[in-house]
Amino acid sequence: MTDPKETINIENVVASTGIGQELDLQSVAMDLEGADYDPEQFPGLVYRTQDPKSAALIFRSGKIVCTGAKSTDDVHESLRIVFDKLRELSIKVEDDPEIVVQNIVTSADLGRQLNLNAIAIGLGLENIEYEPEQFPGLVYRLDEPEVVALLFGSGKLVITGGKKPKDAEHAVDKITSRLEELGLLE
Amino acid sequence: RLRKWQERIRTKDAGERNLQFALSEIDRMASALGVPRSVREVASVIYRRALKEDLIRGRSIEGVATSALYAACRKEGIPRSLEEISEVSRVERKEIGRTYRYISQELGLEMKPVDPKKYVPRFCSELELSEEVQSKANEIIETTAEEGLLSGKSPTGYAAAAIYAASLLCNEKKTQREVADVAQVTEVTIRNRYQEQIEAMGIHG
DNA sequence: GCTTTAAAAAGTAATAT
DNA sequence: ATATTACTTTACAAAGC
Repeated sequence: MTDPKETINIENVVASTGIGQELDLQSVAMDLEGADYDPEQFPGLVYRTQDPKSAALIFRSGKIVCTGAKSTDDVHESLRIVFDKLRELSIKVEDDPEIVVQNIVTSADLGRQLNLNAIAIGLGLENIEYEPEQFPGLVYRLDEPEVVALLFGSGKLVITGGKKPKDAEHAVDKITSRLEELGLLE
Repeated sequence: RLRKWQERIRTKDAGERNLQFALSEIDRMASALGVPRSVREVASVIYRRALKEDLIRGRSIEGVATSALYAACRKEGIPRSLEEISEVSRVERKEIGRTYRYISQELGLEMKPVDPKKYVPRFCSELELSEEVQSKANEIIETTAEEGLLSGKSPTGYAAAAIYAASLLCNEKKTQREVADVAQVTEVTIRNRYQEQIEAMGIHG
């Protein structure tokens, strides 16, 4: 039997950083090709990188949010590109801005079908949220690591809210052992 | 001091008026849905608890009242879908759903997922289907759910498919459209669930 | 609370062919 | 009748309404 941990795949990484400089987004929007800026709709300017694929939200304060990357390395690579693009516009950017990972979205596969109804009762109705009329996944919040897991009937799951890749592994371990001791991993 | 006293009276009156409004709304919606008085009472209790726990702050009175009624119907074993509930409420489906999840969680209602079988009597009655069809539909739901086919599926679509299948098996055929209209799901959903159920039952459709 | 961005899971729905 | 597109849920940051 394949260890579910081996099936873990990072789907999205959200991180924040800042260039330590205020920006005139109106002029950045003019000079940066591909930039989407509509302050009426949203205060941030959207800039997309192709390789690695990601979207950066650039704010007037100089703070930046990067999302869509498939790894923490990709986040750094994407932001390096964004920083260089801004420097090309003769905007001063700190040498090595601190990048903080805020959220990592992961998918995995437990390898067997899940009876969500039985799991809802087994884990305790007060600990889960399962409303198939609204969403097919069972929402399970863990305390340690502090993440949220979405369990599906197929045995696949999504783990989000983690700050490091290891969080997903620990979460999968806990979920697997918990379901096993409940005898719900058929 | 007199001002403070008057303010308290005013606040108390406003609170009373809001409660009266909420309870009358529950009553109005319950009547429109045709649910028994016991359900309205359960809904009222849930609403009062939500009020006591200060869960209404940041939400509309109507939204909490509607969610309380939705929860009460489920608790009493005669569920109405969010679609049906939203038709008698001025709150949209999505808001009712998220408010329901919130009060359910905060009040610790420990709501079990809706059993599709709970929809069978009402849907079959609206379709004028016999007792035999109802039993067959229940059997299909029971059997296929035990095999894990129910996980993640909406109770109304699941019940609709079983009723459609049962109507065929009992020679009281209703079209997918007729069943879909009563259950308020699409024909595509009925087709998808029907295929899975038939296969799991080992019936040849 | 909302707005925007990204991505997965699986079900449902609206629309197109 | 099927295929495509889009929306539901989770988490998170940013600035402003």
